Amino acid sequence: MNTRDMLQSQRQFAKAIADDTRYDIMLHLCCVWCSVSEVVEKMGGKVNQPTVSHHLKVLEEANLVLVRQEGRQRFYTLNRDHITVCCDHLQRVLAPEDTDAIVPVARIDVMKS
Amino acid sequence: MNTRDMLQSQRQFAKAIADDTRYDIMLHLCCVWCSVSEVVEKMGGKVNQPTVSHHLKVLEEANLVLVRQEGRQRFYTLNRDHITVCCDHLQRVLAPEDTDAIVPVARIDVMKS
DNA sequence: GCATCGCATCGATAGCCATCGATGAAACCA
DNA sequence: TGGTTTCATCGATGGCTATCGATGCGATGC
Repeated sequence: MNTRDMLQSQRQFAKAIADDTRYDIMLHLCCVWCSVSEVVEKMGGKVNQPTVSHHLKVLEEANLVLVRQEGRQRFYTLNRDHITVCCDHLQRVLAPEDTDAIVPVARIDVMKS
Repeated sequence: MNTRDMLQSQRQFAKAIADDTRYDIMLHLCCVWCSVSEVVEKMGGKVNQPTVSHHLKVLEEANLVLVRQEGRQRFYTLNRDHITVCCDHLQRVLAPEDTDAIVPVARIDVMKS
């Protein structure tokens, strides 16, 4: 994955987890496959089906969930690998351990001049 | 840090990095101390000073920056430690490596029944 | 063929928040 | 003391988006 795609993934990941409802949905999809109606049920009446579908679409576009169609049902689960990649990147960019080896993004243009 | 505080930190962290402008500001504050006017300058005319002040306040409330007052100036830098904690927690909750040892939040109520 | 189920999509709405000009406040200087 | 710098705060505004009822559509059952 190149830098441009990584930045795009990063932004989508950040926006995805920023919404409380969507974050809850993600927790419910961790390590388990759920149909849409199951997710709605797990949300305990907090939101309706169209809202859940909307958030699942956002998560799918961000590559944060895996989807499996089965008859009339669609099963979703968290895409753990991609989440790991995003978390790692976030930590590398915002909290680099070795400040000598890693050049902060903010300093690149300083170095150019 | 207890679970409740961790969740609170998590939400604030997510919302903080979700905004593009705020994310840019964070990049500029990585591994370096900057005054407010310096940050405004680094943003290259994209936003004005009140906006930068607003975002710095949000970041401060989320404990994502450290602040140092010096005369009329306020210097900010990223709070690397807290960012690391948030990233780690995010990864533990959404992408646990050992699914046997860690119980997904979504499964707790299933186990109760 | 018809009813039902599971889910996506549409259109409308309300609430949140990023942004900015104006202003205030504190520190510093002449 | 008056002016300047630095930054926070206020009030207003526009734009984005979460939410929901209604509807569409394919799959399934009778």
